[in-house]
Amino acid sequence: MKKITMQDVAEQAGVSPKTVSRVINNEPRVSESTRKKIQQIIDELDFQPNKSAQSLAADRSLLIGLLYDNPSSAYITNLQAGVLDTCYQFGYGLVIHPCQNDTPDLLPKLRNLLASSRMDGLVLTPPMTENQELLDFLESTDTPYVLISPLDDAQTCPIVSLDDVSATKQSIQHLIDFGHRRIGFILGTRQRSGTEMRFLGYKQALEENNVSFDESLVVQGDFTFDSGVVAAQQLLRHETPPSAIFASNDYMAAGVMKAAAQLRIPIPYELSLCGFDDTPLAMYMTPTLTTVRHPVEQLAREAGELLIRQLKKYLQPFEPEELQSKLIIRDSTGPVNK
Amino acid sequence: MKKITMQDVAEQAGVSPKTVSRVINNEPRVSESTRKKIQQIIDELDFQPNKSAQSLAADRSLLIGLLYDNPSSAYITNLQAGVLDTCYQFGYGLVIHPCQNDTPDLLPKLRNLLASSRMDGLVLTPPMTENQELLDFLESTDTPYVLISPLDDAQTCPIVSLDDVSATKQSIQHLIDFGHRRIGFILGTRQRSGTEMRFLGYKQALEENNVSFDESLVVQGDFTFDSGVVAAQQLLRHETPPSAIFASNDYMAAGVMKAAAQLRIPIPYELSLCGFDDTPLAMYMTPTLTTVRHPVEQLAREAGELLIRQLKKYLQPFEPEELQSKLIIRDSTGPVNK
DNA sequence: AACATAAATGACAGCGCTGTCATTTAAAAT
DNA sequence: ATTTTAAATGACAGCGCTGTCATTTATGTT
Repeated sequence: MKKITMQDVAEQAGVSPKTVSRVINNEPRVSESTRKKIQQIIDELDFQPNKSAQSLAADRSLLIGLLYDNPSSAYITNLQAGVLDTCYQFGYGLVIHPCQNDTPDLLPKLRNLLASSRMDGLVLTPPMTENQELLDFLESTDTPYVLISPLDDAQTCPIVSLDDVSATKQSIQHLIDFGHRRIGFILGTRQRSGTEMRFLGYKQALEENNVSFDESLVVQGDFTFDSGVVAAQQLLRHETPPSAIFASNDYMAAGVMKAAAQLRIPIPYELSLCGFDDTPLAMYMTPTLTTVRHPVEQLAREAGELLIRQLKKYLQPFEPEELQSKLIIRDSTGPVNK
Repeated sequence: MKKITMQDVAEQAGVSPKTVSRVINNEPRVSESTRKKIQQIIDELDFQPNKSAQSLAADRSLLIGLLYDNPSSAYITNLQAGVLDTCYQFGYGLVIHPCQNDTPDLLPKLRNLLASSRMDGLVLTPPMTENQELLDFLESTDTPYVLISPLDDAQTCPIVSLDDVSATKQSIQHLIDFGHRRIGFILGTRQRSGTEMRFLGYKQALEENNVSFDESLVVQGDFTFDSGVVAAQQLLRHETPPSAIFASNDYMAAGVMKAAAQLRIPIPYELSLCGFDDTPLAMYMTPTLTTVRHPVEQLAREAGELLIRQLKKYLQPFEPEELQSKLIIRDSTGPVNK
């Protein structure tokens, strides 16, 4: 089974290889009739252009990179699935790159990766999206990139976002609708824009419902299970403890659940609990966790498309559509017990 | 910043490009002295050979593929990390390919991927490792592959394995040591070799400890949370219910936990529970789950190395070392209550 | 009908490597 | 010292595409 080259297609079509190339790459200046004819032959022969030859000749790798540093593997696989989908669609390859945002050798390693894989562009996810040093490096090397990140109006580079503020507001509203007025809030790591957005959503929801804000109901966490346990203990030993807790992610919510179990506080009867992110975990906990689900895969797909359309010539630029997170109501929230 | 080519290195070293190529590819027939000299210049200039040119000239993509179809994203990310590690080490790229083993278009899609990415070899994970049609296809297209799969002596192709039998035996022994004699067993999906291995380990452990095997304590699950719930309900409503349950994976164990909670059976006081796989979940459940941890990343690293050493010339073949799974004892198991 | 202008296509070189095979150099054998 | 044999290196073409620029063909203009 000999492999088919552009030459073969060209001969079949009675045109020059260059014209076939034009069709493959969606270039203009090809008459509709020849385009159609060539396309047909391509389909017939099931011709797939040789990626290595394309890269070499055009000096583009046809590869994009995906950088992540996230403890949640479910998030990562969704991310990958989305970007992969776009890559497939546009004939790009994906280079995945798990990394650790806070290690000093992140940049050297990335530089190395960039040099050896020659990726045409990058998709970045939090917390790399807020690593200014990294972004500066990419700018300085003229590496196109897009961010996947919570909504942040200050951003000037290409980005796809979710609105954490309104997602959190929805959750808090849900609790308020159940009659809760004292709602504990467990913060995530500071300096992550998501953390601030969620906190903002919390405050706004309280305000809109004329529930007074009580600073003693806000405790610091760091997105880990253990920090959730500690935070919950602090909240639940409050002299007038909250009847509901919102944790800024599911891991911390799981921690709250553990702390509540230890203190023999049944959920949702004496305590309602909201998580954030809809980790698979949320379905497997007892009780199942009310949380917020993000359209991660869809978001990643858009990010990929935004990037690739930027890279590839002869393509319309891409106008991503706004995506919404969604409150998933399960068994960990219920009416206030009073 | 002009990019450095082999030509540059060759000139600096006063040799022909071909000789530099020899050094890069570890070919024999280069004198030690020139090899050293060229290597030094390569390091100095930080020369990275152009992958596309290498692929094109040598007609090898320098890419390997990783196929998986697994609900556990933690497993997947570990897998990726391991293979990626090896790839990096040997200058290969990784093409990840999530797929669904039971859909009819698996093969067409794979054929397509193979045609467009021209991967030099594949790493397969369960359940694809048992998809004979797929394996036959790979054989017929001369695509090298290695399997990551539970130990199965019948296997003739390159494979890296874990011993599920002895891992399960360890778990059951742990329960027996706690005084448990009636131990429920929840099977995974049949026709997965892992399922049979685990079941075998269970039976062997019982036998070695002179505990009689009671078929009514064995129920069928399918690796899902829900099937775990159902299986547990069945076991716990047994006229003489087990004092301990081994679930063939963590998701089903989580299901058992839910069923136990519903029936107000406290774990581990009235029921001990063992999972399998050490999903992150296991740490986040209340109580934390005793389970078996597999060296997935290490295993994947070995699989990658086994494959790449097969592909690349001038490399020693690779003798993978035996890796062991490990029982992780947490809070869900305890002494029998009697 | 003759010319200007634009659209469509093709010729050709070359991207940066590696395979093949010829050539040079060193080591071994006489 | 000379020949034989092996080891080290180089010359060169070409992998399958795309960029550049020249050329042909169609379209519009006076």
